[in-house]
Amino acid sequence: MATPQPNEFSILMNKKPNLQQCADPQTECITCPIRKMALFRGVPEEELGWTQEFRDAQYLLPARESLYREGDIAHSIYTLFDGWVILFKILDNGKRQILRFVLPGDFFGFQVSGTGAGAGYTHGAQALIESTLCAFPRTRLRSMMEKQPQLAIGLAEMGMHDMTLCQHHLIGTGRKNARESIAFLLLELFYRVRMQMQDGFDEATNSIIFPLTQEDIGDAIGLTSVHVNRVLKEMEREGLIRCQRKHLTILDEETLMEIGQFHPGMIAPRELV
Amino acid sequence: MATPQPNEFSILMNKKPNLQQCADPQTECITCPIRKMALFRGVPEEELGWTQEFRDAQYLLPARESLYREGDIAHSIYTLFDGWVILFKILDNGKRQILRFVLPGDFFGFQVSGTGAGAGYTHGAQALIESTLCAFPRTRLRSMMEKQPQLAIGLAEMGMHDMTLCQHHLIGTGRKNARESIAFLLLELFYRVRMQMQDGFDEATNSIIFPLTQEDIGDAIGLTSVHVNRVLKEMEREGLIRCQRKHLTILDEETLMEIGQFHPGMIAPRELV
DNA sequence: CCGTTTTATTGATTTAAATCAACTAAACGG
DNA sequence: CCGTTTAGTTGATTTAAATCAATAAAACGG
Repeated sequence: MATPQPNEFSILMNKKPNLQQCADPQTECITCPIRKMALFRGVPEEELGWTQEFRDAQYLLPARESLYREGDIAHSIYTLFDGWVILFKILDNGKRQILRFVLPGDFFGFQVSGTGAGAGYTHGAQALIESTLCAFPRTRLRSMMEKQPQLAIGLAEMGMHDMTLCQHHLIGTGRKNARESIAFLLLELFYRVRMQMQDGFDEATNSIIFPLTQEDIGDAIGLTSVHVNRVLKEMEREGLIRCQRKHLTILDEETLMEIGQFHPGMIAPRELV
Repeated sequence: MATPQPNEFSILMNKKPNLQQCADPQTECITCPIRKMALFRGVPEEELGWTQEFRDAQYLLPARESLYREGDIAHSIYTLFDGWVILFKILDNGKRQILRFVLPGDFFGFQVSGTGAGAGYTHGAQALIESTLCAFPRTRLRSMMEKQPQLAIGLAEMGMHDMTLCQHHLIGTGRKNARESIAFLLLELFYRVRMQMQDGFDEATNSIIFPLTQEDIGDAIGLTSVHVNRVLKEMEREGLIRCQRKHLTILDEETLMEIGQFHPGMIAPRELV
């Protein structure tokens, strides 16, 4: 239940802490390698110059750094270009619920409360490892969608995919035990990293880069880090996984899938029709 | 953890059981009283004749009847015109997780697995009370959105709203105790019924029609009906609520909101920008 | 109206996971 | 490299909610 340390300065100034604008953005939208799975999937090649014009800036966010906090004025929406970001909410009792794991190509930051330019984010966003983000001005989203219906369709499709993941997390916390829930989460992240992070997956060892702490796992599925530890150790003893040094290896995929009631198809992104 | 009884006939025939097509639809889309909050909110008046042409049929679904089951081929997407529908998933262990409470004006049935015309629903849908539905052919959704970008924007906005509710349920099951979680759910449904169901709210008694069983409540937030009963009884003894005979009365709204950490603004539907 | 089924209620007991409490191992920052 | 912080590990104990069990009260369907 780690409470991210509030950065007093950044709150006072309503500025992003330690957020470096890339002087020389790593990619033009038109050649962006993650575009296929991102928001602009459906936007035709010849329109992408315009997309890039819409893009605000590309930022580099250091590991463990907060991108925004709940309540911050929502100037931007983001696509994660590279890295690993969590979206979360802190409750009155200090407990934290992780709402989403954002991987490269995912789109986030559009859930706000209030209306117009002063609307605030309903959740916080924080990098687990150093991350590169593409920011777009929130206020121009609507006009952009009106010009480019494919963008609105893409947004609806991504929303549907996020919804599917959220529902599976709900099923996990609501109706699965710790073992089942953890098995599902590990497999979900394993498959998503494999699909979305070019350098995150090592085929030789069947392992992924896995920057979550046991506390992060617990905050995602409603358990304490102590209990997460016990279950992970048990799974390691049984030869199902290995989870240490920020790497996750799946040793017995079949058994783990059975425990977690997981099938890759259930989390695959899909078209609306 | 009630398992809805499979209707053998309907499964074999892949037919909707007891679903009556209204010979004389109750409304033209152009005069539909719930249109303001539904999918076609943004569609200009002069385009609505065309919307209605897209509409497949209007159906009447009796209380407790299933509209579709997980895996059924997804021919239609729906707007609920009147009534109360739940979307749920049954796990391998027989437990049920309710994913969404659908109220008048809400749009559902677009979450499918697989692609193309053979795609199947990822969840089941069942009426809690007699419900009237507007059905639209799923396969024509994309072309319709391409012609009418407002529709895609509306869909993205509704998706965002559903996502907000789902995340709050996730927070409830993950990081709140039974009392907090139940308080939130009761208030959420109370406010939504008040906003979305013209005849569902009685101002004189501050009560709503509330067709959920205690098992439904439990299946929505990950508790057993026995424990839900104990918490509800305790809340009644404390004079916070009255929940009987399919009606819910909020007696001490302020205290209940504090317990549930609920504010009406957090579940209000909102525009994307 | 009456038998049947579903839903609600309450008590006794068990259990999965939380909490409390050390302690060890890794990662981090000069 | 070394002190400091953060993350992981393990055991003992408690607790919120599940399970088991038995009625009571409503709702339903002729």
